[in-house]
Amino acid sequence: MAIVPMAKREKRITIYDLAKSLNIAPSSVSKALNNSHAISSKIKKMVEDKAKELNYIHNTNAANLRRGFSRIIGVIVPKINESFFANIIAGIEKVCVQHQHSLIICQTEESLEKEVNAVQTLIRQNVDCILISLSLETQSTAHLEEIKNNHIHFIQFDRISPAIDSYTVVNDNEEASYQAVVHLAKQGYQNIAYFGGPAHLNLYQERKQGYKNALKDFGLTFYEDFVKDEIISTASGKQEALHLLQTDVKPDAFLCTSDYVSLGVLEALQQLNLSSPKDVGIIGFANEMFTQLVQPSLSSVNQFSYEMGEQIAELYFSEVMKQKDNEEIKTIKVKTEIVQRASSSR
Amino acid sequence: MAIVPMAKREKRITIYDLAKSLNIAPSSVSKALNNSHAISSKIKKMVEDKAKELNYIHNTNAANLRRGFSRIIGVIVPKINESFFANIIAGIEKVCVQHQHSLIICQTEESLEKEVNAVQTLIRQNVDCILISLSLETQSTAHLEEIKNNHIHFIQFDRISPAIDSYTVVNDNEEASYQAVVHLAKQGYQNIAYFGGPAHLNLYQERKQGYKNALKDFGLTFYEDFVKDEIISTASGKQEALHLLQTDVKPDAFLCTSDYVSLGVLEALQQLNLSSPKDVGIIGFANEMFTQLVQPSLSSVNQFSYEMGEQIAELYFSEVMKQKDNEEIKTIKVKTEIVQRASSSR
DNA sequence: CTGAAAGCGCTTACAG
DNA sequence: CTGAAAGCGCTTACAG
Repeated sequence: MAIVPMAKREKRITIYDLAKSLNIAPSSVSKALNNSHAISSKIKKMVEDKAKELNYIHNTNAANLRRGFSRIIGVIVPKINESFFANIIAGIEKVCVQHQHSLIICQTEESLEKEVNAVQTLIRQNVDCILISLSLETQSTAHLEEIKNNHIHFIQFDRISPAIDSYTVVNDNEEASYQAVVHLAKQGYQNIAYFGGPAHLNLYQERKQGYKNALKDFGLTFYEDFVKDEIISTASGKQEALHLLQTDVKPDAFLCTSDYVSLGVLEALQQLNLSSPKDVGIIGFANEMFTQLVQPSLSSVNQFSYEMGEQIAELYFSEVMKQKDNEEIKTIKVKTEIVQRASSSR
Repeated sequence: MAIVPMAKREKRITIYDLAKSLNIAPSSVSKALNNSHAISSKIKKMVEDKAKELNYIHNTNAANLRRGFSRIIGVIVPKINESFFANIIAGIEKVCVQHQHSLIICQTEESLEKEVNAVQTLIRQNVDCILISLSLETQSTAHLEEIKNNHIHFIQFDRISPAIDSYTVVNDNEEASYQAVVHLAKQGYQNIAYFGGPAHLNLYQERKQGYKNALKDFGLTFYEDFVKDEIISTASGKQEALHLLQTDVKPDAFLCTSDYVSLGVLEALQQLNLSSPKDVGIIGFANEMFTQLVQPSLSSVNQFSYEMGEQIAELYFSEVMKQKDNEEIKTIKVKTEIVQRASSSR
């Protein structure tokens, strides 16, 4: 789409205007406004008063250009309106405001192409740091290298690529998944299926690994057929559950890596006149609002998304922003919690 | 909180570097990169190739400063992680990307103070336009005047103040509310209560008005006690419903201006051993995901939040951005739709 | 079509 | 402590 030209905005009051009306140098005005110690409190006061009087507003853009950094942080997520990501963004925003930073938000809608564009945009905007959770499509990391080449900090979260060195903030997915299986086993479920996402994503590999480890540790049978890697929607969850529940050896429980998938499994049960938790146990991931409202209520792994957002931003301000070169790679694991509800309680 | 100083980023390739390595003038490089017609295609090609070779990335910041506009749009919402707003932001983002604009997002958490700060931040960031939905606290508009004073466009949406002239994008709240009552009446409900939000907000005044008009038009009794203006949470919805349902003259239906409030009403019914839709009808606003999942499923007014986001952004690009002075004030009404579910079907 | 020069609004060495 | 000057990386009249 063509970029439409725009009328230039009317000019605002600048530090030159303040300087002129006070008969001092623009550089003194700048120092006064920046609370420099190399300026008398008398001038400071004068400038502040005049700034208020003339309704002066600082032009961050100009300052950024001169300073070489922007106090803007870019965030790239697959979907802004998925509650997991919306919560993360809200948490990030809260912490950024405390540090007087602004947030530019991009969504990839699970498309690599849009992700690459988003990275470009943010580099052009001179952001100081990029916080990114990869799209489902993303398997290459050239665009992430590009961030590094431009000397912009970046932190990966949730959906990360281990193929590129960076700070990361994630849940302990393997452990979370392990504990979910432990929970199901303790409730007496024996034949546990796993519905996960694309296996090229670290996140899902780890969850699958935790699932497998728990099966082994608890002496439960591992059925190759019970493990599905591309189940990420309610519809596919339902479809696959319908399929599995009508085979000879059927699962009596489902570990789903998304609450939406759990919902699909529940729909399948209803269609087959099976009941949860009696016939089939279900546990999902994310602790979405709706999990406590459906009948039966759905157990879930709480990922503490809002807190994850806060921790991502805090990691930036406490560590990433402060250092210069040779970054020592760090990973933060955000705790998870099994939220036991009706669907896995028998 | 103190702002921590930051190391200057290593320098990137600039148009001067490109110019030098090609032995042409920087201004020619600029024109080539901007696809100006005042430049030969030969130079254009040379520059493009060299830019790719040296990994040149345009510095939007510098260009903005010179051009006087930023192609950045600021969005201010009460809460990023409320699905209504998250959807709106997602819709806005989608359209902005199409027009090569970026989005800076601020949340007010329903606080006027944070809203004022957000406006300041966005003005300083040189955004071209501010899209804002007011906090519950906001009753003054001095900070909105400030936007105008700085010659920045702005559009109010959903929670707007009519006290200040601006473009607005809203649902037809009066009509939506009217239709919700019509729907309840047609289902045979006679004593309809209204649970709304703070009466200083336009939005809620209109919804209340639509409610009243419909009662009158359908010859239903208006009970002063059935109208409540500060019910905006599940908890308060439950509490107030418990109260009303235990008085002498009780409502047999509730029009709630939020699905969360509907949920509270439902909880009250369960506690009182009443059932919906048999004993009491319920309809809410926003068509939240969970409304179709609870038992009974909850009727709701679909506000088409994602589409609202798209329309807000499109209004900016098609109208607001293009004109210069004397804005002729325009309001866009986004359609709504009654989504009938179990809670109001008898 | 090409280029030299000025300027967007700041900040920051540097000199006094 | 104050100020003159340069410069951040672009774009845009203007001249040729």
